[in-house]
Amino acid sequence: MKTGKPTINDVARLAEVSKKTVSRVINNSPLLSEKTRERVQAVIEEIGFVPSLQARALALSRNWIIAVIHDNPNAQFLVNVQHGILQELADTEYGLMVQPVDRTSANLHENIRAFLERHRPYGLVLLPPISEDDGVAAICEEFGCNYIRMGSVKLGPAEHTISSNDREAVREAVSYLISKGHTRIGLIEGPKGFTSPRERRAGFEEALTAARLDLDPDLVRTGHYTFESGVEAGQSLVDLPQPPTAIFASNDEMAIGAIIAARRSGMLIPEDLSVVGFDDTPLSSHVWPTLTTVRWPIVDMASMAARKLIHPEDKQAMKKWLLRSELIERDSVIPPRKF
Amino acid sequence: MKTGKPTINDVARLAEVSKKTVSRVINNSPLLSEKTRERVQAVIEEIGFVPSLQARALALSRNWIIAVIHDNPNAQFLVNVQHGILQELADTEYGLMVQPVDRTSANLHENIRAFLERHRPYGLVLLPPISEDDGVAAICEEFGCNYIRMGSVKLGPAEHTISSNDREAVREAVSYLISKGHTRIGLIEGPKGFTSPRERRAGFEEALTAARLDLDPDLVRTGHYTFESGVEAGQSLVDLPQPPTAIFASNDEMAIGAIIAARRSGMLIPEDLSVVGFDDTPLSSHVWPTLTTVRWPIVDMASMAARKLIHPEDKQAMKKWLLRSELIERDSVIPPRKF
DNA sequence: TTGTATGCGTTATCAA
DNA sequence: TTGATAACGCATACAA
Repeated sequence: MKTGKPTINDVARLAEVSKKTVSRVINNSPLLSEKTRERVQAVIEEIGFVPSLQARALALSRNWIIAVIHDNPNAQFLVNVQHGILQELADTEYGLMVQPVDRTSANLHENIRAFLERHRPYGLVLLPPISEDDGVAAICEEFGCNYIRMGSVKLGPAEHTISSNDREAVREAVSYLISKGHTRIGLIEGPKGFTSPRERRAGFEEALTAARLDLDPDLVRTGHYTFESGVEAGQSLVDLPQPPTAIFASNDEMAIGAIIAARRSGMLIPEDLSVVGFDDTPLSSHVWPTLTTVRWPIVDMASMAARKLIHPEDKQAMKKWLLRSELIERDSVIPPRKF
Repeated sequence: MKTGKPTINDVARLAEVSKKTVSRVINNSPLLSEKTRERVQAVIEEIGFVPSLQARALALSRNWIIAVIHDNPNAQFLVNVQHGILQELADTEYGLMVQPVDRTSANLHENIRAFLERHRPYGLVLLPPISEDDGVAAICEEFGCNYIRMGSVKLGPAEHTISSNDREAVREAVSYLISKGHTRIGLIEGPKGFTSPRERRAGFEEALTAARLDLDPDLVRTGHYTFESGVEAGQSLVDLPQPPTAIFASNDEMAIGAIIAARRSGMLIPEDLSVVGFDDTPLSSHVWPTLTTVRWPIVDMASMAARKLIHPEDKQAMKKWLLRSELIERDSVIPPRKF
């Protein structure tokens, strides 16, 4: 089972120092004479010594692993998060683990606890909606495992949070619809009980209020962030005796579902119905007409999360907890016909 | 740094045996009296002993990790693979790592080598196109790291391969188009130099040959498995003086791109143009009309890959290397107008 | 069938 | 500023 690779003992012998001194060198300890450090460093490079992560893991009871914990079925979202984290992890020794969990399970906390005990990751990136669970954050604290909660609102102290400004972004998007002349605007919101749908709805209402428009409860539908639920909600809205002239959907999938439903009912998009989504998934520029939407900076959020986990000394990064979403204007919004 | 958790020593002391005996129990060694095993097992359960993966990793120089190595930008594909592997890993101690690589990099092999040295995963799942690189497989052999190559054709011996029957599946799909009366069938193939596009093209040609139809080179376009390339290729096909009455695209994204292009040119789908894709991504049932396509059993393939990695004693699984694709009939295919 | 002694490659303690 | 020695928690060779 010997790997044949040089170990800290080889370095110590060749540099004629103790292994503890070598350990100090590879850990950048300040208690070290420059001369010794240089001699040891020279040997390290000469024989190509690389510290064993397994041995360090045993000694420190913590692995060189960043883990993503999630209960989120959206493929593009997940891959974007992974991509963002991996960008930051490139050229480091850290690796990325992915651990899905079931938020509806009675064993949720127990399962996360078991994962932490088993793999002892260096840090955790908690994705919504799991990130909104204070119990999970408490478990991380208990284990002394670093963690970042990702969400649409500030979840706990800045050093443990990375967030987008969903409410404000949606307010701008809906204000944009209003500025185009729309006054009957439908809302397809996300599932109840989660933060991001609530924030996005709040932004929707704020935009109406700012324009002195009333929220018509008949124009609000609840979906599950899925294409199918978007179709259903959209169908229900366009079937109204007096359908809306525009719809804001809480994510792109539902927006595209609504477009399909409207078209099935013989409507032209955007002539008969303007639609705005949220996310800016690749899909949104692939549909026809291309979808006006809010760009959710999820890749950057994930990068920033990883940066905070592995560079706690970067005080500037530790303080930053907000990345802004912005409206992307494409072809799915025009003024209403009667305007 | 003590974790406070019970260790193998605690078990040994309480059960009044040596730690080696405990080690035998947790490793299911046959050299053990039933009485001893039961007594030790009882203590293990009583004090809730869980072996430390870090300590085992150091002793065995191998981690309880299955890693996916890939250079594949497709989100749905990646998440499906991860999902399949995680299905098999659930209720085991194994975790999942994800490691993207750059197949065009001169350091590709060096990078994979570094990853193996660092994290010492128990097994690797190699995704196409990386899986087609014999050098990568050789590196795995060299490190004694188990691996499965996933692809559209048998890559090496059965115990290291899991494959789909792309060629046969495409042959059936195109034969289906022919059976509907289509004789001018366009092909949007995937990028040159990879196996899956080549196999799918071979299936296309076999179907034509079987029906005594000639392959018209003017009806063949090459894309990059992206939506945009599908739009471009589709546009180029429908702009022909005598456009095809049907198109087979080597994946769903390009198929949907072709549909968009055709519609932009005023064609009705499927009335003026039938389209068949490949993959059966969720997207394919979300577009309008819903897309007739070939279901690629990627989740099952990934599950099977993980099973082979962590259950080498399952001889039946080790022998199985083929999972079949099947045609999913939806709404994007009808007979041609003139038929 | 069981135990002893040692190895795996690092970090931590505490003394020098 | 350095080093000897002991963890860390398990597995293995070899002996009994």
